[in-house]
Amino acid sequence: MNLLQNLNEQQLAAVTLPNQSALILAGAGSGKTRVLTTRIAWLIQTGQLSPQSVLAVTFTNKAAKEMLARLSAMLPINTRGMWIGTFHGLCNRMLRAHHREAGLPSTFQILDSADQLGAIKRLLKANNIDDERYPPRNVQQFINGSKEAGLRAKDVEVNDDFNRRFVELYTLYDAQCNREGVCDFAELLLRCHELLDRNEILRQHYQDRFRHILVDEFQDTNRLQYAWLKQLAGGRNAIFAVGDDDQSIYAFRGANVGNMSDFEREFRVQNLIKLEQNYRSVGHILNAANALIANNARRLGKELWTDAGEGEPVRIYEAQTDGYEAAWLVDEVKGLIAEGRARSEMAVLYRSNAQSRVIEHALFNAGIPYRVYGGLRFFERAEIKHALAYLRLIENPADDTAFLRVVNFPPRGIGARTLEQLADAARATSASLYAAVGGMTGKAGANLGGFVKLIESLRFETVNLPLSEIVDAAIQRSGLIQHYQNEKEGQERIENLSELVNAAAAFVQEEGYGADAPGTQGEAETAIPSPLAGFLSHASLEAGDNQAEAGQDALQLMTVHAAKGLEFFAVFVTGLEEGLFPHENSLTELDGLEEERRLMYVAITRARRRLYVSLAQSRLLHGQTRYGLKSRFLDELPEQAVKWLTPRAGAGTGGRFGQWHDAGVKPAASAASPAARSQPTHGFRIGQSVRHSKFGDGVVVSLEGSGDDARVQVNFGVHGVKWLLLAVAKLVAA
DNA sequence: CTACCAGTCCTTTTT
DNA sequence: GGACTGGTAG
Repeated sequence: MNLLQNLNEQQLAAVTLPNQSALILAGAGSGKTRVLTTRIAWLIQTGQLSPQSVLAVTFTNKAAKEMLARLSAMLPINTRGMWIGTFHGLCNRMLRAHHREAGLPSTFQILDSADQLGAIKRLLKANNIDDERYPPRNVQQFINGSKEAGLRAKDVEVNDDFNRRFVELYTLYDAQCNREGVCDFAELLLRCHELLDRNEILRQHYQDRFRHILVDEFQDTNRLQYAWLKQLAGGRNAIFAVGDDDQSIYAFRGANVGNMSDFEREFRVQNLIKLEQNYRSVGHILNAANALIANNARRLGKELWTDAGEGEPVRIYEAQTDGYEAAWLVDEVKGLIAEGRARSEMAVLYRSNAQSRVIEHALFNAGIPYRVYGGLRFFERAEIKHALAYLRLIENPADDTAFLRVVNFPPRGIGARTLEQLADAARATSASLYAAVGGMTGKAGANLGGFVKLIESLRFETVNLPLSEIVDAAIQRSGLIQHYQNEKEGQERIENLSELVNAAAAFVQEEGYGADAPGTQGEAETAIPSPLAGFLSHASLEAGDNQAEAGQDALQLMTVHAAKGLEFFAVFVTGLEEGLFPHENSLTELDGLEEERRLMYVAITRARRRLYVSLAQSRLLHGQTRYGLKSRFLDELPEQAVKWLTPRAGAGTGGRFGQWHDAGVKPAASAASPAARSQPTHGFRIGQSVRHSKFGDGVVVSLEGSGDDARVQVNFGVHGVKWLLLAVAKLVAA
């Protein structure tokens, strides 16, 4: 089989580059994953590299799996044992293999974000910290932010007392984690980096081994991840980085696009290849995307093109309310379905999750099946986390987070008072809660003792059982199943728990436990964790799909963030209003507006053939009606590429209401009626578009007074919200 | 220990 | 609007 068949010139060049560092600027829909996997396959097939010498890193498990699957299809090799995975997954693997050198117990557990937050709340309480002044979420952000910058508490700069407290909390938090034998996500990376930093033998070993390092979605790497990559490259191995600065939408969680230019400079990258031919969208859609993103100042520069023809223009629709917007959307979806399009080929995108409600309501009433992405994932469900907590205590009794989660669940007469005493006892001897149980007396002590006995017996009696039977024993003997049987809504939870048993069985199968171990040498491969330990890592690192169950052909609803990497025949981008998209909070952030624009760029480039963009003049937000201006992003789309389905916003003559084009399109019954909100006063009414000589276009937000005192409050978007005296201000209807 | 109510907050999110 | 938290009553 010829790997290089059907690659375009740039793709071919990227795949067959010499073994040197390279930066591949891969535009949306330009065949990025294909290039990445073909590159690996080509290096191996041509004998330049053995599978063991490859390190390929992604952000999501989904991307890693896809890469492995494609690679297996291209080459007759066993990909098991290859170092292809997520940053966190690979770091976990290294830390498990070298836990002693990393200062971790062999049974260390991984805290997910929710666990981490719980641990921080516990820490604040134990130290009598005012959680109003130091909100747990902020502490969490501070700690993670510091770790992702590669800083331990001692390395963080202290400016003032407030900041000093955060640093103290960071120190205490790390101490707590060490005591309990747990690592949060950022800790996996930082620990691994420190391990390689301090241990020259290990560093040399891995540098000798990984002759070629490939990174997906490089624009999303944070500073620590880049530092880790540099460490493994060690000034001699090549890094093949693929990314798109225009699709960097995760700066808010630490991604540093600057890594791209740093990489270019620090690795003296000779090979910069741009993949600009797009195989996904028609011309008008790409023209819209190109024109929009051209408004960003800091770009590496790239322009998408296609030979697929112009296609249909981007359709823009302005509705009076969010209810009407949803009603129109339902109509269009119905039309597409009538044309024979599958519902799953269409997506509705929005900036924030709250926007889905109105749309779901309209879809539900219209009887259109839909699926919302972004809910709770399998391993995040409460009953699953409870079951996992029992399993974690079997592995690591010092895990206080797990202990507290289930010590009284199902209820066994252990209340808050008892637990406070236990916490005091544990603190006095700096022991774990589990270990401190022995010192407790009376009825409370007996109840606690019963719990410990339960865990102990689970541990000893399941020691040689297959994983799925261990899980089954845990959910049975803990009383979880029985507890949910007595609960009204418990049936689904019981189903999920038995699904966990299945997941355990599937995990053993997929990971090949019991079968021959991966036949490669090297420290990391010899240290295979127990199935239970492996499963617990798996549960923390891969929380499962965050989507409703598949099956039915359903319309896809999701945030723009969640849509990254996906594509659809038709895409609806909704809520194009100032304050919403771009989001108002982004305007105060450094580079915030540009990130919002990149987000819009991502949204546009999801569409293959048809793209709809919509906005509503008013929308119910946080329980009250808000009147937004049309998003500036609409003005940035080129005239030739778009087609307004309604009179162009802001360009109409004499008011925007009255001659509406959506007769026949009615919002769902519960949506706010436009007639109910505006009371004409002085010719102005709430929701009306107006123009001011100095502030430009705006929308009337509220009215006050009468006669000479009459004032209107107008939202001028970028110029802010202003009160204007009608007798003085030169305000005209726009 | 559970049940209920009032008060608060509210962008995006993978690992 | 609604999800979540903290407090109090039963």
